[in-house]
Amino acid sequence: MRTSLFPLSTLKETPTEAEIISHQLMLRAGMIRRLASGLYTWTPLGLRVLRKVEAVVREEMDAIGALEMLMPAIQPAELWQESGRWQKYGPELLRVKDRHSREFCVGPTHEEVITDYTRRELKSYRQLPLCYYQVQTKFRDEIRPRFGVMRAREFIMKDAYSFHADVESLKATYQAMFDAYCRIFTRLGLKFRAVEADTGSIGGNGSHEFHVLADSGEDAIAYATHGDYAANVEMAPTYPASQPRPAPSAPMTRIATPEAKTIEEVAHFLNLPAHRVLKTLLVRGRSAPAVAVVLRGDHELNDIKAAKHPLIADPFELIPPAEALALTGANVGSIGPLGLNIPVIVDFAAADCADFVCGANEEGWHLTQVNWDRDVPLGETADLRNAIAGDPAPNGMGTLAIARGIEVGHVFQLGTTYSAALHCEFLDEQGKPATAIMGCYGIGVSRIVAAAIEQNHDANGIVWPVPLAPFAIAIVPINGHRAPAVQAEAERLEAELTRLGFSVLLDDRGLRPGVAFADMELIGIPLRIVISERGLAAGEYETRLRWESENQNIAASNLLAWVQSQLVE
RNA sequence: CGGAGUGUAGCGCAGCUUGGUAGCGCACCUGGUUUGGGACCAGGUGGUCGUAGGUUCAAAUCCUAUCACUCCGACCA
Repeated sequence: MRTSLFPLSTLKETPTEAEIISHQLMLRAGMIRRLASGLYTWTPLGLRVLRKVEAVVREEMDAIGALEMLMPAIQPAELWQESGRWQKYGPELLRVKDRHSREFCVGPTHEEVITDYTRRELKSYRQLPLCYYQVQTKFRDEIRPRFGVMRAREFIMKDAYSFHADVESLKATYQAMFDAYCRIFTRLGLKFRAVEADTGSIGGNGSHEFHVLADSGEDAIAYATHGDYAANVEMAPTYPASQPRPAPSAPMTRIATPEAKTIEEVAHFLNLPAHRVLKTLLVRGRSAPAVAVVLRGDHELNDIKAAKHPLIADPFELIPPAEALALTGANVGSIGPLGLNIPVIVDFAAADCADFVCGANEEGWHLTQVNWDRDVPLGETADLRNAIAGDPAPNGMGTLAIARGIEVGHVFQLGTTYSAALHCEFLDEQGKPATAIMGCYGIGVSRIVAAAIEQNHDANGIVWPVPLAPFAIAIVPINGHRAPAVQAEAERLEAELTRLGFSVLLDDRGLRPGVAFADMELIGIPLRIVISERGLAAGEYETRLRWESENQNIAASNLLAWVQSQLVE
């Protein structure tokens, strides 16, 4: 390919709309152009990268026996009403009407469609297991699209769905998918972690998210400093202290704390660290109207954990301030666990505190030097908070660290949530009707492109891992228009490398070398080969690998072998 | 949905306070000189100043409405 036939549209300046580096570089390199909020056109250059990702995904899906198909992007409302998600999904689901006023949605995912398809095809357990996948455009009307294709409204996803007669079969396919995902992200040259994930409102059990590690990631991941334990922060458990609680050292004291309402203000007012101040939150109880939850001041309540507690309402709901005042006689900010006439649940870490500060249930007053059992009975304790860096790791190896991640894949043992709702049934070995057990498995194809850039860039632009690069090799002739020999050699080399299976971009624009170099670096081509009169005379090529900072001169006789050794996996 | 902000040439911006010929850099076009790390000279193309009303002799500028986009937040006391 030549630049005269494959126009590059690089930008020297960074458009203001781009916040994160991958978005900036994708715009500057001319891979994408924005059409509207969360909607992007992929340019010829960008599409080449997208296709590279898709190719790897398809190979690995095919390798585990998943069957590619293609479902409609537009889906009838009836199916979503049948699964109950027409109500549940909310405004993220883009709903449209056709000319007959029939309702449809633009598919954000395809559980309903695949389950409907399968229930029509599936008769017997002998047909199982089944595993289908597609690579397709999805639409989710995000609250706030941002970061370019990282969180776009329209995006490309590989989604796969499996159907099973029993849980063992589901687990086997789940494991095969899990392994395939690891191969995909490894082949794409990404640093990633598979993390245990919350199964959320969909239900079911067994779920892992695959995260590419990057500071700009929108998700917090807790991982063990030793071993391979990793989990979404909301999922990482915390534990009771292994040591006994310290003994009280001073009598409880009531102290005025005017104007000090937040933990930060109280801690500052008393000149104490935040972890010595306990906060008491009122949440909706499952049977009681309210339940008090006590946490260390420096910890955050985890509402997923809270909603799973038998005393706390699911879904989780915080008590509004006015109601809290009525229940405790104090405004939020002065509430404490002493003397409450509602159930009290104390987080493990808060239960381990001695000589702590808490609200006095009287406006503008706090208690200091409070101790469990001596001053207030310690009743129910539980794991109710988000893990933080330094907490003991659940695998018993070292402590937890927190990193940011970009979710690029998700595997999920769905169970029968959809197959039951849509009556996807088959006859089992006994000839009895049984409901299919399902799994679903997604990969954010377009998001991977952005995630890869987050991990692979430098001051000059993108540094593609070889399997993702739009072109493997850039050939830059110097003064080709004045030196016919240089031009001829550039064209000869282009033909030869192309014949060997490399994707080659020959820069025939005749620009000054600095401009050509800068463009090829910005768009991240792994190998640049410079053709010059000087090099021809010396019988060698000047080469530069994108991830290195020095040129290497390679003898002409040795070039092809050297290129193979650098670019072939 | 709440708050803040921005809409002026393809991109980055100035002009608006104090109304009076719409500008700068990059990009693009023509000619010339250049040619190993984003060249230089000269001359050009390109804008209903987001949109619609209003005030005024006169509106990018003041007023009202509206649309789009961006950022922050969406209740952890």
